[in-house]
Amino acid sequence: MKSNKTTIHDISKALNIDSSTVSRALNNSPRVSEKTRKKIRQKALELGYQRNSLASNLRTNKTHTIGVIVPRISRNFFATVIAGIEETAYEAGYNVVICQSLESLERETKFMDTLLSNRVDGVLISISMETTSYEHLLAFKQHGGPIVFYDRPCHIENCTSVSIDDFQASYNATKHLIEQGCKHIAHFSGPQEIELYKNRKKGFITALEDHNLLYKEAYCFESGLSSNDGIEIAKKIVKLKQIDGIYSANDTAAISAMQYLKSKGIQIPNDIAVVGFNNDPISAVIEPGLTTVNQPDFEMGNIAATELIKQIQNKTANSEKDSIILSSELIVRNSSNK
Amino acid sequence: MKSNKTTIHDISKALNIDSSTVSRALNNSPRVSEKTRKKIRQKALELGYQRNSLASNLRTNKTHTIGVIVPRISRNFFATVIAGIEETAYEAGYNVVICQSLESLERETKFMDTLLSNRVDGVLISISMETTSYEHLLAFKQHGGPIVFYDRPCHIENCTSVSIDDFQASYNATKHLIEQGCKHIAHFSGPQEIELYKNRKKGFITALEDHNLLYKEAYCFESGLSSNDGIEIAKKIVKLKQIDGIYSANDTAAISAMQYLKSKGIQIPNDIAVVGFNNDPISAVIEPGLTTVNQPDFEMGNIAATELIKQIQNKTANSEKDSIILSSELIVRNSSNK
DNA sequence: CTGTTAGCGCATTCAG
DNA sequence: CTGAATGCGCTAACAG
Repeated sequence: MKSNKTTIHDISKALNIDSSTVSRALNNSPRVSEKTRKKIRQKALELGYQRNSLASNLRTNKTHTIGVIVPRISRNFFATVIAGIEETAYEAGYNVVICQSLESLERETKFMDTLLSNRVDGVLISISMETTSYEHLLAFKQHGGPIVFYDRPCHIENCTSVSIDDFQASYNATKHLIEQGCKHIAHFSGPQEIELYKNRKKGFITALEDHNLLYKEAYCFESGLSSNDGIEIAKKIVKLKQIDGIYSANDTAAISAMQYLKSKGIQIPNDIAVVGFNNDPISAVIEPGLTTVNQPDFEMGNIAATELIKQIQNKTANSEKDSIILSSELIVRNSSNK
Repeated sequence: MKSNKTTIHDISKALNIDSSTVSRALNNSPRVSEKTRKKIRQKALELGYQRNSLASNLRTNKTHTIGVIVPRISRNFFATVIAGIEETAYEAGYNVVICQSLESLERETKFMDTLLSNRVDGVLISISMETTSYEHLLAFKQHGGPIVFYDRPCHIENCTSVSIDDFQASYNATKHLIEQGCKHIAHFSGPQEIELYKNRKKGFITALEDHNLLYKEAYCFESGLSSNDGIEIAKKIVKLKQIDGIYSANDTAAISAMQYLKSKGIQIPNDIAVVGFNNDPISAVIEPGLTTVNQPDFEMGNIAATELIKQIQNKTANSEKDSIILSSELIVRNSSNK
């Protein structure tokens, strides 16, 4: 029940070997003979020694830990990104601590603060929807270590953002609908405070223009990410008469919209083509044949973590690249629609 | 770009006040005058002081951090439990670090080890499917701190488990089907190495017996938790002719089973009643009318965290209760089936 | 290859 | 109420 308290000194005394040698042995320093190393490891095991990382980290001023701030782990996209982050961090010998901002700037700030005071080596963050000022980030950058943004880019000096080419993905999705013959396409859009949704909207509009189609404000539905937001959209969209296509750039709201429609027994007519952003198993269930824009989620985690670790290890601490842009894949399935 | 390095000594020098007083002031010790406290806090802000938690934790041998080991954060049930854990931890002033075992004993062991060496104050864990030996847990318990199990109980001396009364929940679900007039009920079951699935099966069988119905092995499908497992079940279940009810105790596999059936255009006949364990939005989408057994997920997180924190703070470190059992709610909706 | 010495940043005795 | 002294456990010079 008592705390362990077996320290390197205990095993130092037991063996009549200096504690510094013990430390070296336990860290596999080449500067200790194989024989004494073995003796030491043996004794350590015997005494149930457990390294105190706090002390070690304090001394070396490194923690081999990276902090991850994520809006919400329950969103499938983020859960998968985190899986990707963990994979590469684990391989590189880094621990990962995950913090959920729940889209709150207050929580985000608090977490950055405790990450800083816990001396994590760097931070991966997808900023919250409320985040418009960046002091907490700058503070970490200045006193802490590198920051890499993922999914939601943020333009801070010497920080790189890993994100998806949302403009292009949106453009392609819209183009696909147009090529299917759609002329009146409704658009599910997300909160325009988030750059990514802005870019998706631009891609949509540009594709229309490039194909000489009119963009109509009335066909564009901006909403938040909650399920209620989706339901509101659903109510509006069923009233539109002329549409022959739907392009959803707001996966979360779209899902609850479809959920709502389904619960009311309303089906999207077969002659309406639908393309949706999608990394969620739910939409695959609702419409197995749906054409989707698949985001490189796991890969994004890998890449963001790799970049951060590179910056941690290059003492320069200056990011070479301002941003890394990934592209999404448009997956055309045997749609149950057109 | 340089590390911060503002320490209590820096502000001590700047103010000509001893560092011990600075430390006290920053920790809101009552033993320092309001006046000097203010001066110190002011200076701290001015110099951009950031407490070094590593040093502080090393000194006090407490980290105010609890480790959470979870099989997989992307499973909705666990994501919600974690949300519950975070809520109460946050309120009690504890940080949370989340580790995914991915159902691997090796990973679980490694995480317990780093949690131990990072001196977290306690651990909340849902053991992996592979976990049959408990040395890594006992080691933490002995040298580290209290452990509380959630969802997947584990009987280790002086550890409490927070879990759901799966037997009763299963019993009620089955009873509900029987009361609807079902006589031939198929059963989706999970891996019997996990105690919880064993209990669910027992509940199912006992309910049948209590109502003088025969339990048939051929109607019981045990499977793992992967989506392939679900698909295998789906293939088998469509071949059964006589069934008039389905009770699914394995939500994950059941979801992919339904997904698979749906993609093949196969519908579960309307005269078959279905009850499923459910904390997943997907099943709500597939069958909005489904009668479900709803597990107290968020609440479980609250309760487990509360219990752990209590044990951390009671130096006794002996758990009073061996287990805390929560009950699930059977939610009967206007089923599209019976 | 090993020992000596010193100190990371902080909190806590114990004196005043 | 404040200051002086000590050490948490470990690592990193620097000598030998």
